[in-house]
Parts: sequence; structure tokens; C-alpha cells
Amino acid sequence: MRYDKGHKDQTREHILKISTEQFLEQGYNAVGIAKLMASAGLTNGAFYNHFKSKEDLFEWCVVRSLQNIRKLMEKNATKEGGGLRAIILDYLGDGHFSNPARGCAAATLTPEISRLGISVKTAFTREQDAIVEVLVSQLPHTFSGAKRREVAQALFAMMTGTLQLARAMPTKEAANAVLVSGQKSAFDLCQIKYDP
Amino acid sequence: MRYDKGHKDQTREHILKISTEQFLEQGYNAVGIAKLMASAGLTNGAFYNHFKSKEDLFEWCVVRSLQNIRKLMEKNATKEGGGLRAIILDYLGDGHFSNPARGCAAATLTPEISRLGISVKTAFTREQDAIVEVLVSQLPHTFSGAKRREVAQALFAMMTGTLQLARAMPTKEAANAVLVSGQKSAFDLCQIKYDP
DNA sequence: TGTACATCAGTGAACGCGCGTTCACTGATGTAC
DNA sequence: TGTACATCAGTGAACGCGCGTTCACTGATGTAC
Repeated sequence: MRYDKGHKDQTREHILKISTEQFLEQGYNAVGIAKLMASAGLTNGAFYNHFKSKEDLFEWCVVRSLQNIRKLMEKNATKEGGGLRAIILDYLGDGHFSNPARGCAAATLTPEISRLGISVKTAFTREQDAIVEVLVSQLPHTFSGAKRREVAQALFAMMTGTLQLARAMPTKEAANAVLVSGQKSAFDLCQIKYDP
Repeated sequence: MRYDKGHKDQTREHILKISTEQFLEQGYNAVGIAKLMASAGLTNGAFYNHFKSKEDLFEWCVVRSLQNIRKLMEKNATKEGGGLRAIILDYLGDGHFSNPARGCAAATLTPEISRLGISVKTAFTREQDAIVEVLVSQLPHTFSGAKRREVAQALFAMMTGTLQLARAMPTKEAANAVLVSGQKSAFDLCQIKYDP
């Protein structure tokens, strides 16, 4: 059959959406092409009409996830009472903690990215840099020069590390303690008052 | 054939050593029992004389890695000019960055741990808590009460997050910039002077 | 001392299954004449 | 207007391979009598 103009783009977008969720939830290795395509309502063979390889798809998903997180941060920054406060509390909040499938790739896929090819790494670094830039823009002006980028980068590392450790805990209580530690120290690091 | 007394323990230890390295380097899913046993000089069937399942083995490996890291931190703490300074510079140093196979499980396996069973998570949490306690013991006395544990926990999160992000970078330069950001901000967080 | 049996770490084939990727094919529509 | 062909998103079987786990078996030694 022939399809509408734009149909292929829609299909591609549909695959991207579903596979981003699956990668974030299950990791790179645990996601298989055939099952993935089946859950998109297609068959395995069609996959290669849209993506060069599994790793190619994965790269698009990582970019997609990080861009979503960056946009969310930008939105949080402009809320009233927002800025870094809202960014940190949202990133290390219960909604993000409980929904890895809609969350940040840097908190779920980084070790796997470090084992993949240079193309994935380059894309990841570009998008994580854009996130760090958002953090830089929100830092108080007591930080200046090169220090701004250093603190923003370390802040992002602390946020991703905290979320990861929290998710590896067996109980909600233990996880919460880790999240709160991360929140408080993130505020300290940025020299803003902790006000959850 | 019959084997020496202690032979089975030696074999088990040998499997543990090799599989810890493989898990740290390749991740949980990418390591297969048959290849693993072959690289230990054994056949696949013997595996189940030593471990209940792949996940059981993995749990032992995670514990082993974290205990090694804790012991290394304790050793670094007692060096002259040591304390947190030596711990941070070693954890975020080139040796650790370049050798994940002998490094910290919390910087390579956390997302996979969060997808496994409660037994693995419980073991992980126990050992990461022990590491955090070492950090607590090294914090300056300007920190007191509950604050000590919060800062130590956040410090560990920042260290694991920084190492991970650095390893996901495509160039040594980018990785180094991230590591240095982590070092400086870790020192800031602990309120000690940066002195690499 | 000699014989029969128990022990047990390790062997290697087999189970059913899923993997990433390739490719000849389908069939509805658009285009050319 | 009617016919022949091109287009192309999607199909589904097949490729060779590796997965985690099970299990009947091996064979050298220890123990019992």
C-alpha cells in the first residue's frame, strides 16, 4: 500500500518515542529490535527503513531524552520561585525518581554509553554540555569566570549520581534519604538556601 | 578426579576475580556464563557448582568491588597528606578513570543494579553505606550531626556521577575537564582547600 | 592387603529462546504515456 | 480514459549465533569392611 505524505516521519517518531522509553527503563542491551517493533505495532524488518542500526537508534533516543530534560530545566528555571531551586528539586524529586522511562538518560544510560562508539559519545557530550549551560545560566553571580562552568558541571554530576544511587536502594526510605542529601548539598554547592 | 582440600574455594575465588572484572568492564547483560567460564579455564556446567545463578554471582562481584574501593579509601585516608584529599584525587584520578575493570561498581553498574532484585540492591546499599561511613569519618569537624552523613552521601554521589560522565566523553580532554570540575567541587563541598 | 562403593568438582551436550541484521517479496498508490 | 510501470513502507522468514540453566555422566580419590 502507499501511505500518506508524512506517514514515514510519523512512524519514525512513534518508534523513537517507544524505544526511548524502553531504553531508559531497561537499558541498551535488554531492549531487542523485534519486541520493540512489535510494541510499536510493526514487524522487525521495517526497522531498517528508519534506522541504520540499533546503536544508531539508541543515539537518537539519548539525544531525545537529554533535550527533553534540558527543556524541562529551562521551563523550571522560568517558573516563579524557580531558577536552580526548581531545577534541583524537580530533578531529584519523586516524579523523576519514579519515572525513569520519561527521565534523564544521564542517570540511567551513562555506563552503557561509555561502552559504545564515538558517535554516541559525541552526541551525548553535546547534549549534556547544553544542559550544563542551562545550569551555568542559573548560578548566582557570586560565581564568576571558569568557576561557573566547573560548579555547574559538578552539580549535574551530583544530580545524576544521586538519582542513580537512590534508584539502586531496596526501600523507598533509603532512596529518599539519598535524594534529600543530594538536594541539600546541591543547594550548598550553588550557595543558595535550602528551601524544599 | 579428586581435588585438593581448598581447591573448590580457590576455583570459586578465581571465578569471582575474573567475573568482577568482566562485569565492571562490560556490564551485567553483556557478560555470558559460557564465555566467562571459558576465560576461567572451565566449562559452563561447572558454574552452578559455585553459584546459584548469574544474578547471585553478580551480587558477590558488586560486593567485592565496593569492598575493594572502601579498603582503598581507608588506605588513602591514612597516607600522609591523605584524608579526603587523597580519597577524592584517587577516585577521580586517571588510574581509576582508565581502569573500570579494577574500579568502583557504583560508577559502572548502578543503573543495572536498580533493575535487578532486592537481594542485589540490599547488598549494594550495605556496601555503599560502609563507603559513605569512611567519608563521614574524614570530614572536617566543621560539619556536625546529621549534616555529616548528608554531605558524605552527596560527595559520594558526586564522585560516582563525575567518573561516569567523564567516561562517556569521546575525548580525553573533555573527560579531564569533567574530572577536574568534580575534584574542585568535591573539595568545595567538604570545605577543604583544593590542592591537587 | 584387596575390593566395593561413595564422593564430588568438573564435563559437555542439550533445552527453548531471543538476538541483530538481511532480503525477496507484497500491494496500494502515483506517474507516464 | 486506460494501461503499464515505478515507488516504497512494511512483511515475515531466514541467517548464524549466543543466552541461562539443566543434567547424565566421568574419573580420581577417600572410606568401609
